[in-house]
Amino acid sequence: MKKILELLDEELGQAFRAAGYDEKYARSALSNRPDLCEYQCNGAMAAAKEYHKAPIQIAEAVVEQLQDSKLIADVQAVKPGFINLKLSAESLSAYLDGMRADERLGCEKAQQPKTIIIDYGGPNVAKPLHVGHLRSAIIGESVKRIARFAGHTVIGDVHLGDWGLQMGLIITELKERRPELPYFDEAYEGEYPAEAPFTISELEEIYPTASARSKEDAEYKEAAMQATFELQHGCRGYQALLGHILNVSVTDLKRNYQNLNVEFDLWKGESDAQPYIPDMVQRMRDEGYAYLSDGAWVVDVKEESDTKEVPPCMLLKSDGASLYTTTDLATIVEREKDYHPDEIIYVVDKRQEMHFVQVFRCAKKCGLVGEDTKFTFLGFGTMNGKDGKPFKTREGGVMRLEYLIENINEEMLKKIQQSRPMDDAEAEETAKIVGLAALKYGDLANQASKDYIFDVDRFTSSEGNTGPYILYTIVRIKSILKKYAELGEESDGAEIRPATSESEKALQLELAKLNGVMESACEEHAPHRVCAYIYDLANAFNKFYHETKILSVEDREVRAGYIELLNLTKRVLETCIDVLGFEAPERM
RNA sequence: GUCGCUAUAGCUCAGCUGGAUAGAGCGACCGCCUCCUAAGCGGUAGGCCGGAGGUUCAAAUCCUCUUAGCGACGCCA
Repeated sequence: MKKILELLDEELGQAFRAAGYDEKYARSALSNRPDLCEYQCNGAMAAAKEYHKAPIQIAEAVVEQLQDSKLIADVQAVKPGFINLKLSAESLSAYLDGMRADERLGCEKAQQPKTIIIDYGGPNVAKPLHVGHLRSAIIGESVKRIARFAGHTVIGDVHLGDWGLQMGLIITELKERRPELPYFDEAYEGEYPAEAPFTISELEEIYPTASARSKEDAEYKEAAMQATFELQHGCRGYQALLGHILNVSVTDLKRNYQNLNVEFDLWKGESDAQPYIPDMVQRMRDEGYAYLSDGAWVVDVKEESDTKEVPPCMLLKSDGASLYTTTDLATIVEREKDYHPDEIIYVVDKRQEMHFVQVFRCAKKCGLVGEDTKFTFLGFGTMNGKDGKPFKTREGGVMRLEYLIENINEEMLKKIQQSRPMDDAEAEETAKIVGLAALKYGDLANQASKDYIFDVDRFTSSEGNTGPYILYTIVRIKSILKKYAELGEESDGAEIRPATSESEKALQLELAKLNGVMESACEEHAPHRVCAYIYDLANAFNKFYHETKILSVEDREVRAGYIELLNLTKRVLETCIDVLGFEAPERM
């Protein structure tokens, strides 16, 4: 369906032409003075210069042409040269009926569907998820769902950190503890056990122990680096161990991400890109892109227009080892081969921007992808505590994600128990659903690129721009719809009626904005736009609810029309929270 | 040092391609449940949009300078 703004632009365009002015000035926008009008056009003021006329004259001439419009009920030329517009109640309700009949609620699919890979999550194997992983998961998941809703083919890749020294550390520590295992026997030629020689909790203990020890014990660190080298150069036993570490760790990660309602299509890691490195580097050398600098192989990625120093992109360290630039480049090679994506979006900490600038330029320069492949760096800011400094536990450490979620769920449970009688099982289930919404909404409502302050009390509150407030609104609607069903009436054939009150009109206007909001949220990769929208929508609904007797209105037809309005509101809200990555309970 | 990001009400944040009196929420104060979920709704108070110039009919928004905070700047990821 066309957006309301597009319909208005068409009418305005005709009017501008009919009045003798260029239709390029006929651009409408949402009103920023809702007390005066619903939509506005400022084109008359811009046109004044070209036509050497007072803006108000132009505005009045255009307004004259719009008198017979079916779409516009009220149009006025005001002061300097504003054209103030109000939609007719009939065309608005008809528009909503159009939305209702469409399973996509009036949101058109992208004309040119793209294949997009989203790289997000980025957990390290063998390390539990902590709060630092939260934003990437939440934002990435929502960006993925928004793009998918728009009709693109979107592939989410968790991109595990499963390569490098951390692996060597684990292997070394394990070797100290269990030297008898076959993985450490170079002469061993048989099959390695299918079962991992450790559990996830052991693994989570082994890594920090090894890491701490390597900082004090130089010999130990040397051994770990040696193990890393051997792993990367084909040691069978170590590679079998890596397989075990991955299995155990990924199982646990999947459970954690599932609790966050985050799903990846691909569970690829840095190690998967390794096979592509030698050829890639060789080609860059052969084709003259890479050269030796201080013993390391690098590719220049400076550009004329740079206002600052962009260091060369390093492919291989002077000791010949690869580093994260190498892995990211090789991953691009792999993705290009497997999916030939139109776009790759990286949802990572914004501090990594320089690194990705280098990677993107290098990939383009060396022809790893075509000219038209788009790389998008979606950097997010830091999650801070109430003191404005990076979020820490009370003891000053990094908080595990599981504990953070537990905190929120406990807080939610308290609120549920003091507000409504509910048996324990349902209360806990509800607390989980609402808690997740509180957490995600609290994050997504902010612009991703900015730092934000994490505040459990505020996020779990149902007052203001919060997840629980949105869910409460949905639950309220569900409750009314349930009561209506109990009356035994049918609203199936009913249409949404032209609004008869201000709050009803306001609600209808909000509903009609959905397609525009979804489109800009997708283009800008901006979940916070969806949040801002549903907050406005929830406000509009709650106001309408308070001023309107829905079930007890006398006229049965009117009642049925209201019910259909509620059904639509519910669908719009549910569609939006679905792309944000959470859901609503039945009761709360 | 160079470059980048941020700066809007006491606090947390919006403000789409410049547009009419800069918006929400929290907190403060005052109201509203014999009626569909009061986890709600309404109202009052609170701002030199960090500062100074400029462009424009019109600037929180664009340009220049400046202050403060944060961040990035080749062998970590």
